[in-house]
Amino acid sequence: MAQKPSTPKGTRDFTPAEVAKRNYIFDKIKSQFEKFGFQPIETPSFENSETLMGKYGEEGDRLIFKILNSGDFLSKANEEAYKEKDSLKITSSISEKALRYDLTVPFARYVVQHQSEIEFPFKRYQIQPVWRADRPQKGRFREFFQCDADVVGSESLWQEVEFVQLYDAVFSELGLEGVTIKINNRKILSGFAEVIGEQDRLIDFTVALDKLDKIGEEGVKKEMREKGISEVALEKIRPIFSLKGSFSEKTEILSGILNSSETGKQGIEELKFVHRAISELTLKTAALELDVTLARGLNYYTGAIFEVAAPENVQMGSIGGGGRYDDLTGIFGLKNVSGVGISFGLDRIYLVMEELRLFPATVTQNTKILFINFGEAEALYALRAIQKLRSTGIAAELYPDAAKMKKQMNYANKREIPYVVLAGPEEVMAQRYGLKNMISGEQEKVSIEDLAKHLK
RNA sequence: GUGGUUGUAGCUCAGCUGGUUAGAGCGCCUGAUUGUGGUUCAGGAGGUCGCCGGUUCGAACCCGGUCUUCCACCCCA
Repeated sequence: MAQKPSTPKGTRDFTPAEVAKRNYIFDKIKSQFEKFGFQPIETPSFENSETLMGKYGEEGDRLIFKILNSGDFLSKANEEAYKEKDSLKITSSISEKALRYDLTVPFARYVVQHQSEIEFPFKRYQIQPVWRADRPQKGRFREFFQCDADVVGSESLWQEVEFVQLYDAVFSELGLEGVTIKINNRKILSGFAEVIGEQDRLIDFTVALDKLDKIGEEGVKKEMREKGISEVALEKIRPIFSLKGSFSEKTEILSGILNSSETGKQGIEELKFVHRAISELTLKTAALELDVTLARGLNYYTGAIFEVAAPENVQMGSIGGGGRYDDLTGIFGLKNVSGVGISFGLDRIYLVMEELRLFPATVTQNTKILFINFGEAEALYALRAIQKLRSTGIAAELYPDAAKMKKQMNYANKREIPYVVLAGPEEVMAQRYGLKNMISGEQEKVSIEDLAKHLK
């Protein structure tokens, strides 16, 4: 063999067994989405660059895969940028399309574009791959699937409540117990910034705060100081670094810190509302936890922020996230449409389930019975039975070549096909099929009618 | 994007301070067994040592670049 071929960095092939497991997860998510009243849409894998660029911050722009224009793109390139070797500047003149980076922004585009056909509130789900030009590492790929459910056109907090239930429903269905649904509210974060008089540094502030569990209180404070946040300000919000206790106890403390901020108080009320409803309705296997350090995610969240953490004994980043964005469609010209949504990270859920061995043994669909090929006449005789078995819903197949018995048996064995039929001249004569159980090794001769019965 | 790490047979890996024809286990193929797999035994095939260049009498081994793997940062599902 010449140079061994390979997939591009950060992408993967999926074997039959992997596809079966992935479909298992997809099916569970999909069925819950539909039970909650969401309808599927799909959008193109690539969008016009201007739809995507600038929506995810500077960092996001860098991670968007750009598609080179067709034809003689260089002759139309920005001359000045080309001479200066300014990659950033030249991009817009040689690339007009880009691979989608997430499902939320294309969805916003979809809503604005189809606004006259949509009944609001619009509940849609979307399960498609997205691409990011990131450096791969564990649980991080350059091509991965997102499973999104969003509602647009309603400001009701009952949606937030339902999304918490939806997370709980999906993970319970998957047998993935003990996940933590972390919730926070952008208004609380804004409240913090307001109280310390650093509204302008909200992003810097939240990005630093988000790292609390990773770099600790001192690390966060250090980063905040470097960003220009004063010592007095840090002292004012000190309690949030060691926020402990129940949901109610936490909101109690927050009320104390945020009593001078209207926005902050509103955030607390919203959290309390969701928490009260969930306490009343109860969750199956997940836990709802208030986490004020939760700030990551796209800077368009305006209300609730969600993130789902894998069970504690697994080392994995978040396996889901979401939140409310009051003005997402605003960037495409449609004002006053509030949306809220959540996302499931299929690839990471897969890794977690694999690690915890949560896939049922039955996910892999396999051929139930293989007919040994003895030659032309016998093959035809076998296909008669195969036809019949298939019509009753049994996956059956004929080995395509009249190869040596050993080779054919070996094939059945390797593929873990549980039954083999040996029907040579003798069986054809007697109008019987030699049915062999590959696990027990037992063998018997049965009629075509009895074949199916034996496989049940 | 920054710093580090990895690459030898289909797979998992040995390969001494640079020194003849680069090894093992598993897998694969053939036969023992021309109508019976998973066990056993005998034999066999399979490698531009990631790629390009440099140093050297001589490179899998040293140096540079590049691609890939994994990790940390950034960011994120």
